[in-house]
Amino acid sequence: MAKDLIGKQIVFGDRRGIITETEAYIGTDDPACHAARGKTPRNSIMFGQAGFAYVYFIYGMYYCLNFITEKEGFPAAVLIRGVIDPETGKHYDGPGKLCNYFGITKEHNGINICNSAEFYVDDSAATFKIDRTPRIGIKAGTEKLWRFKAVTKK
DNA sequence: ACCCCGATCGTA
DNA sequence: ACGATCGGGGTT
Repeated sequence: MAKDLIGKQIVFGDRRGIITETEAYIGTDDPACHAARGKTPRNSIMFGQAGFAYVYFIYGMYYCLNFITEKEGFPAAVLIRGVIDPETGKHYDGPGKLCNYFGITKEHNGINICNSAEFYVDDSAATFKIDRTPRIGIKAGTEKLWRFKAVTKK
């Protein structure tokens, strides 16, 4: 799912962003996953249905946007790490920066992006060559190649 | 109630 | 390489 989201377009109000970079966080056995130590108020959305937004506050000043994947009860999410504004071609690289661009905050945690007219992922997709590397900004779980990044247009 | 630290980012 | 900045969550 993390790989499939590359090239798709996030629509949030009047802003759009082509997804260029993602990371996967999968289940309670993934030490880098917020759900690794069980369900808490913060990560509870990860334990619900796929297709919901998981937004959390980090480092005292940033928000990060994820989309929930997998079946209900199995916590997994895709972190969105980079987008391009299709209007201007401007890159927003980094999960905190792209949330600032969209205006995404903790208020948007738990939104069902499958039935919202304001916040959804457009299925039309640009095709990219995709680099696969270890996830960054984490201390455990770096052996998995769960970071996906668009490199050049095919 | 306390304390450590984080799926970050800008500046040096 | 490091500081800013603060809520979450594990521990007491």
